Parts: sequence; C-alpha cells; structure tokens
Amino acid sequence: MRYWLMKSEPDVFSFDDLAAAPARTTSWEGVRNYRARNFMREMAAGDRVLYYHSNASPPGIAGVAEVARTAYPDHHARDPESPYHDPKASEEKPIWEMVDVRAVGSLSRLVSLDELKADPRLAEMLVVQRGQRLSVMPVTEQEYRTVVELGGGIVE
DNA sequence: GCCAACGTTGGC
DNA sequence: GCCAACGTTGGC
Repeated sequence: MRYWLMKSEPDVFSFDDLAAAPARTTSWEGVRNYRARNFMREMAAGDRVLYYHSNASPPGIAGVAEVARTAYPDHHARDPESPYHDPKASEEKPIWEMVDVRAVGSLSRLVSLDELKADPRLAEMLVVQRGQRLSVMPVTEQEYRTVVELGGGIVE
C-alpha cells in the first residue's frame, strides 16, 4: 500500500463534504497538472490519502481517505460547460484522468501546515516545501503515520 | 488582495 | 529549443 496527499479547498469540497457524500465517495476530477495526474495513475485501490485543506485558515490535514477506484478518464475535460474543460482532450485522447476517493475518517484534530512544518520528522514532506503547489503528491508511510499521530488518530 | 513560485503557451 | 508573457496555486 502506498500513501498520498491530496489538496482540496474546503470552501469547494471539504473532508466533511466527502464524509457526507453518497458511499462517502467522490470522483477527484479537475486535476490539470501532469505530475499530479501521473501520481494518480500510480494509485492502487486501498492506498491511503491524507486529505489536505488548502486556501483554508488554517490550512492543514483534516482527514484520511482511501483510493476507491484507480485512474480513469476525466470526462469533465471534454465538457465545454465545465470549469475543467480542456479543448485538447478527446475521447480517444482524454489527456486527463481522475480517481475515486472514499472517506475513511477525520483526524481527531486538524494538523495545520504550521504543525507539519514544525515537526522534524516531516521535513522532507513535499507539502511543507517552499513553492510546492502540486495538488496530488506521494507521502511516505512514516510521514503518514506521523501525521495521523499528530492528529490524535482517525475517527471512523 | 498581494505576490512568489511555479507551469504553460506561443512567437520566433 | 529558447524564453517572455501569462495564468494558476495557495500561503499569508
């Protein structure tokens, strides 16, 4: 099993929104960055995901999710009405892909970006590194365990 | 709202 | 292939 971090703006779709969704699952459409897409292609069902709230106060990790479905074409790219529309995408070459993500549980308390930065065990985490704007990134098992510990465990 | 740090686009 | 202009992300 591998571990990942995925960013979402809570004003748009928070961890609580995911937990309240049908089957506690949603499709993760709208990733329009090749590195992030390539990471999604590497995901396997059951991989754990740290659910990060960006553009929040404070920003930080709110909960844990899991990959419910591996990468498949993001049809929103072919929808001219969608904010995620990409005129270069076609049925033959969808370009963009998404995965499905299911809520596992929230952390007992949110682990803020400041806390992530303050913990020496997390110094290598991509999300704490300057200028890192990827919305999907890998996390090591140790980093994952440390974050869950800082968050007081998972409330299922 | 500001702006640094990117990634992308397109002229050449 | 270079690189300036532009758009986006996301913390602050």
